Amino acid sequence: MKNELVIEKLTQIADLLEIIGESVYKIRAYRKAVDSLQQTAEDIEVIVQEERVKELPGIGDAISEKIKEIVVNGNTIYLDKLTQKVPVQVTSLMKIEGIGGKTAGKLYKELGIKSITDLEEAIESGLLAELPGFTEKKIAKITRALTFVKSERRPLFKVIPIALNLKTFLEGIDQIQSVEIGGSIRRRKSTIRDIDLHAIGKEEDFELIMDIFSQMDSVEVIVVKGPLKTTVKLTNGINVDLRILKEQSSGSGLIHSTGSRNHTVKLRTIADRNNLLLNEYGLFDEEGKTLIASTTEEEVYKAIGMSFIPPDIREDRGEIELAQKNSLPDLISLDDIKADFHVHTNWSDGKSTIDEIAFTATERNYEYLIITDHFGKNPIYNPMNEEKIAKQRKTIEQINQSSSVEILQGVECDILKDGSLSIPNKLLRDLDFVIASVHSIFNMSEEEMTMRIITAMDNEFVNGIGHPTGRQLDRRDGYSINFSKIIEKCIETKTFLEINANPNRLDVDDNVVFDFKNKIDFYIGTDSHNHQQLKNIGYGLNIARRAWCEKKNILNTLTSKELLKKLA
DNA sequence: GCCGTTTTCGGCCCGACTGTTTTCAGTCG
Repeated sequence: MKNELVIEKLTQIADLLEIIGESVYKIRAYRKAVDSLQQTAEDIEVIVQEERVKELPGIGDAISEKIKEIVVNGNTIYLDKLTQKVPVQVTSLMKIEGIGGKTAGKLYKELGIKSITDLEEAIESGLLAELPGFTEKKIAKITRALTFVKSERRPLFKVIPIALNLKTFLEGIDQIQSVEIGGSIRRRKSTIRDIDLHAIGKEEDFELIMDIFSQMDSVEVIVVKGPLKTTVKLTNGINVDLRILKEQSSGSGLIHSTGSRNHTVKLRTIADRNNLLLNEYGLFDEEGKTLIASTTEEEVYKAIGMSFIPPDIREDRGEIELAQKNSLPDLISLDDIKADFHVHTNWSDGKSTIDEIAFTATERNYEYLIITDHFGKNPIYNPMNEEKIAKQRKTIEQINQSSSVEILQGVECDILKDGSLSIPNKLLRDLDFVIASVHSIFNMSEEEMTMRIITAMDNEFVNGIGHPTGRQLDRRDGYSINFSKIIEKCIETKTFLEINANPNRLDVDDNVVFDFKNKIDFYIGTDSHNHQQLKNIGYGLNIARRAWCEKKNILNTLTSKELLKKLA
């Protein structure tokens, strides 16, 4: 898929326009187009072929033509023309905190600085200090920023404990009444760039609170510091924003802190259209004098004419328009989940017995559970074989006689290089649920990998594709596959895609589920290797909720009878 | 450059912090 290429080129255009000093609205339009593409799991080539590019929000005549050009030629003449004025390399300067388009443009125009290395040399040689406006203080700020490693996205599960620690620390400060975690953590994105905290206190204490916050042991450097908003970089490299507001602004402030940016921008636009002013302090009349709503989020949403929007879906993907019509989707919740579809036991590489897993499933109020131990040749998985499958079946039958949770016997087999499976068909016939996954040989082209998975789906016994992209959030990107083609095959062969709830996988991504949930069915599997990991189902639910899934979109909400009927 | 519950033309969210050009531009979220 060429989606990444298109995103890269449009971002370069936006950056260059900023450096050149073009209209901020034109720049914004390109950035919006990039946002839109990033929220799409569909193959941009397919979208181009089917002439649906302009259906993407924020993409009109001009940008759609450039997208077509990039898809066909790998580049667009418009970008070439821009790079004649400013080399594309100059955009790398904008990756430094505190340097935007204007500064980058000045550095290039006045001193010919094109790269971070050039900039370091110009500081070293004293050349930069000769440039008007670049005082000692400003250069010191840039120098400091150069030592920052720009914070990278990290898996949600790794950031949550850090955020909770900060929350606990701040709640321990007498002058703070309450603390909420906002931002992308509250929206439950799979990966997180920085931590947004929102505290409530009394105005006279704001400065003291910020002093305490910015002097925490875990702070590496203070990025910005004011009485209302402070940003610090922790020693572990994560940026933390703290916003303090008075109690009166709790709701409007939390909406602001939670975002997403595009969501809040749309809310403010709607308020403005109704001659109201919305900011983090509240919803006001046009002059900003009379306060209309601010204490709770519900109150603010209601006052601008819509129902409450759950944080998980605040991405400006149409949720605001539905909230205005009071017709938001009834998002799936934990109570709807009747089973886990992907669980390993000590029959293969899991650590828990089937009994232990069954007991934990009972505690979770599940009705049933699908055991899917590995079958294959790789000894690392302590894989099942024909004999073990038969024995395990007997064990399951015994447990089912006394357990309140019904156990189904499934399997997770390998999709081999040629798309065949690591288990003979004669064994698949008697299993309740067959997951096929890629576990080896990742370095294939997108076409080859797509074909490999499609071939596996042609096997009539395969029910689901496990962790479809193979991504591990803290280790490797997934292999590229063409989702448009995979989905077509899913429809043809009635195969389901997995939402792998292992918090380091979260595979497939919520964009995939969002785009295709009405075409195929998805199931959530924790891929648990011990009974404690059954609780990871919550991470899978995050994906489903962010993708606007209702009960009907997720197979785990079916009873075992309904599921087996569907499989038959 | 995009878009339409006043508009196919004229708008485009709002505010905090920084450093400096002492009234504001640049950057960021």
